[in-house]
Amino acid sequence: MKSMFALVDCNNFYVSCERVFNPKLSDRPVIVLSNNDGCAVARSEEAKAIGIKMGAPAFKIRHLINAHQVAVFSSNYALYGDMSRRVMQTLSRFTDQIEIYSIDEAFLDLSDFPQNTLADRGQQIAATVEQRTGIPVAIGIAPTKTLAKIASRLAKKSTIETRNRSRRVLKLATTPDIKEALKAVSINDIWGIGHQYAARLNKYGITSALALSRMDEQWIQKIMGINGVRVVQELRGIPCYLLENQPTPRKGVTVSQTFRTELDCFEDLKTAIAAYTSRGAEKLRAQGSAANMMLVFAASNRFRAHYTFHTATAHLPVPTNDTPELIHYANQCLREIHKPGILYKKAGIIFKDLVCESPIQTGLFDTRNRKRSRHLMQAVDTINSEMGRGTIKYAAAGLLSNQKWQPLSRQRSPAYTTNWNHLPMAS
DNA sequence: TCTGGGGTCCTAGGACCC
DNA sequence: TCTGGGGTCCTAGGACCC
Repeated sequence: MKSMFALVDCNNFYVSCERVFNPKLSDRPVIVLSNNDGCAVARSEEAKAIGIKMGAPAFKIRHLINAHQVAVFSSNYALYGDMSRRVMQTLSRFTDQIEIYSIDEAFLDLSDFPQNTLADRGQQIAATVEQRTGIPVAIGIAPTKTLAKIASRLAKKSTIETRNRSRRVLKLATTPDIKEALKAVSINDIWGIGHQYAARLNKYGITSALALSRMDEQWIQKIMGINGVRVVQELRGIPCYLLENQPTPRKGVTVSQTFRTELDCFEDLKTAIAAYTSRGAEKLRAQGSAANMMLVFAASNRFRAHYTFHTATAHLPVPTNDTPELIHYANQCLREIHKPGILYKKAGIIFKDLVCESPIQTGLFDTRNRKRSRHLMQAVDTINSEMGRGTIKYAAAGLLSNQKWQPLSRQRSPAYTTNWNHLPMAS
């Protein structure tokens, strides 16, 4: 049986989410900014056309925004997460062989569907998603995940160029079709090849996906390691990556943030770290994990001279997801790395070496009442999930909102789908 | 003390992804 | 003035052991 994967990719996902609830935005250039209103992380086609690049800092494109009346949004993850769930649910109606790859992409394994029906099936999937969620998608269908990625990219491109929505599905199954596609795709646009490898390969005169697919595997192994060999094989139609439809537990949990302003006060930094630790501990409990190790880092502004970045780690005596205990170790780490006089711009925490939270393993000299603290954490989590995040928090994490370290979010759209108070009004 | 191969485990850094 | 956040995997090198 020949393998066949589909990649379903939402178009300009965050922008499309904003447009679903605000039809006036259609045909207008729209962008969504990263945290802290820093960079453009999603752009409508109109915004791309006027030259706004992915990741462009907001302050550098201010002139474009003003000149073209670009609609600008802060990111609204409550909305995007919820819309993503709806898209994925819709896809699951077609097959249970689905891998949710990211917030806006999913792979489907279509190997069991009859070959000659795949293109039609793709059209049906795209139409259904758009009808039920309002989100437009492009779909690539091919024998490997890497080729399916390429197919979806080409489908998107040709939909835009021809303004023909039936082009949103592209199937690459025959050798000539695949060869034709690889000729048209630059090496920079291949899944697994970033700008470092692209530059290295360019030096050897390899610029197209077709050229890469013809390279000697041993040579590629030397240049790019085992992952490079896999890319080449996938381009040749030999699957190296299978569908992963069992969600694998996270191996680490990170919470980090760039501050609104630079911090020189230890107490501010300590409050921020406590807030991140608390958020991270919530994430651990939500996935049923406990950490063996935590890492705290703090850094100055990386765009200024004398950049500093320091980390400290704590090996926890017993795996834990208990907020006050973790805050205690976070403080210890922070004291190790904090240097007076440095203007801090970013900090964060990482939990590593995660294990399943139960049963609780107790150390010989462990004096904490872990049963009691687990009940307390459960109560806090329940209240926060019913009443809204942050209803109960640790005083160490700061009770005031709008502190110096909290991020900016000037133009967030309402949480249309997850908060009754933000329901759109018909008028 | 020197000789040598081979194995494991850990960590840091580099590359990639969205 | 203003430049995101959260992941994964691989590899090289060091420490240690037999």
